[in-house]
Amino acid sequence: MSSIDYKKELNDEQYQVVTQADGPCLVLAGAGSGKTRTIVYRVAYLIEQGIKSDNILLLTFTNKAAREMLNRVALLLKGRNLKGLWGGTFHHIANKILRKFAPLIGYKANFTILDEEDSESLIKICLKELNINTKERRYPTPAVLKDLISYAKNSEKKLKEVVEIKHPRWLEILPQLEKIARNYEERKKQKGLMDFDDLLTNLLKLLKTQPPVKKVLSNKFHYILVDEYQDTNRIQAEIIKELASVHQNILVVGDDAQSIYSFRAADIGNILNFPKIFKDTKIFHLTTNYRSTPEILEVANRIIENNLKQFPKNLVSLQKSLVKPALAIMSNPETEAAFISETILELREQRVPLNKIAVLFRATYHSQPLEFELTKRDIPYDYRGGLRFFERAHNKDVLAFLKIVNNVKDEVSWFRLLNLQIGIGEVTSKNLISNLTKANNINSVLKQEVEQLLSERAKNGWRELKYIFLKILKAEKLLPGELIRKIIKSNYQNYLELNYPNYQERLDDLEQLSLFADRYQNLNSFLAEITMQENFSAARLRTDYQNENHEERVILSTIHQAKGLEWETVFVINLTEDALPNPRALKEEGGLEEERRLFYVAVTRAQKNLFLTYSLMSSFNSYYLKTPSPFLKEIPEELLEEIKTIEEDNFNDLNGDGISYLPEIDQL
DNA sequence: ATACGATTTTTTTTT
DNA sequence: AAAATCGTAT
Repeated sequence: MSSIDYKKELNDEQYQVVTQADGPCLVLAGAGSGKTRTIVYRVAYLIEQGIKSDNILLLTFTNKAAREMLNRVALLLKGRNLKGLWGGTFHHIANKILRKFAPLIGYKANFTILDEEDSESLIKICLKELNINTKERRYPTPAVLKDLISYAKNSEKKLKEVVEIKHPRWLEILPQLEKIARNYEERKKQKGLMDFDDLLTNLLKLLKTQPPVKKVLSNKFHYILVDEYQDTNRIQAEIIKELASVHQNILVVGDDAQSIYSFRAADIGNILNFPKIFKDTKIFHLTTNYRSTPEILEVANRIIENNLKQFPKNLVSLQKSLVKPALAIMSNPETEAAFISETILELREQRVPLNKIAVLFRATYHSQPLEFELTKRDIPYDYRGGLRFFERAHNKDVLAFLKIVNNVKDEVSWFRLLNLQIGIGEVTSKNLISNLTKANNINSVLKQEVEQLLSERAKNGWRELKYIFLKILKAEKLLPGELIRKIIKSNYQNYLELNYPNYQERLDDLEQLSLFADRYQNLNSFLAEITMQENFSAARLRTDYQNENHEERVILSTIHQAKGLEWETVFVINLTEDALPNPRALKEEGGLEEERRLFYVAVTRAQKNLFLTYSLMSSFNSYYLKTPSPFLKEIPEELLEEIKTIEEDNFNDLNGDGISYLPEIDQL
């Protein structure tokens, strides 16, 4: 008995995909064309057709997207059991498979996943190990090194090529860079560490070198669906190809106009060449836009038509006409923030729920002035950009303890914790680590007599650290939540108190972290999850937690994170030449077009109201006027409603702080 | 030689 | 806010 009326609930284009997409299929779906809806209905359809849920694999770009889709499928199927349906990011799926089969490619199943910061820190250790003097002359930072190595891996290019493209100035030290890359690879293998890229490459390796594993998995997945295909890289495409090799039911959905991850080696060629790789590919188009008003869509269309490298497309809106998008030019970031806050309050008066309003920006730090303003006015907001600039260290410290308990060889975590101690610096840490990571578990490390290797001043630090470990290991079972609480109670607390003025807040954070950890019975899986949780931060957990009363909040988000989402009202802020396009991105090949796609993504998030804003002065240097983003000039004037507030500024001096639009005398 | 600590610089986007 | 830098202390 089919409970869903597919014909009625979908348009023709969508209906075709949902009911006809057997075999290799490519769906080119414009912004707001019901891409997610189509995938969700397709999954439901398959299950109604009798496909078992554990024969379906749904790959998404973020964990959030996966959760949302699975929820919607469950809702459609009225709670039919979806257990066994694999839905998640590539990294997630890779982790899941590798936990089982890692031993076949020379890893233990308890391998530790390195996040970005951990990877950089391991590269720092490599630099020390290879005795490279990074101070003699300007040397690429660990972040740059990490970037180069990572890009090479994801694009399957030689390091040399990548250096040529991205940072030709470092070509003269290429042999050294290659040495660092090799050392980095070796260390990871030795110490049971995988960075995000390794999750992908090792999964591919597993599939290519272990035929029995490939057989099991490719037999298992009768149907594979991939969302956001335009943002996959070559490794991911190959993984899909392997997994689909038996049943060949592979459905990929994407939009080349929304490809915004080339910095991570996303390869638009995956979409373009899909029909060549899979014989007899069926191609579908979703061209009806359900999301935005014609006024907004017109602006979006005019923006994207400036890109030369694209499938020409013109989305047609089904919404009724409303108002023109607004362009608001403010004098400085504070007034820009004030304007946005005012407008948000007005919208609230008009009964627009706060969670239907979003503010989008290019880079995380662009939101700061607005955050001040929102806080001042008690407008609740939810930050989707990841709180990467603060409140991170203490979480990572605590997790480092757990990671070592889980994998003693995790030298990155050792490095972190040892350096925390007074009297122990980089050199002592590095020397000590080569001893510590020889052991097989934490208990034998603590029995080791390492003290005599240490200088007087280093001894104390080591004892402190040892004491914490001894204390937390008294736990009967190594439950993550329990361990965290033990660490909080140990002298780590004193360390926090000594080093951070806001230590109470940080303690609260850790409290939340421990509560979150209580959902996991297994240390290993907790650590893997938390590392791959996009934008993990305790502050984020806290807002989720506080938000159990479902208070409505304005959404603040980077444009990247906003991908796939939509809101009634959208503000795209800080639209100046030095912010969007991002000057650094412009240096990359095809950078300008990618930045333009980013703007396109931002604009197409809006359903009814779109505000484009920027300010003429920066807050700290009022001498120069900023130039508006070149993308704004690409929009014909008559399509926008201009709100100018420079001379007779309604928002002038709103807070009584005496904000002046004139340069300070002493700066002239 | 190593560690510390005050000062300066930087902040693209994410799993 | 955190990382990098540089002079000073151990």
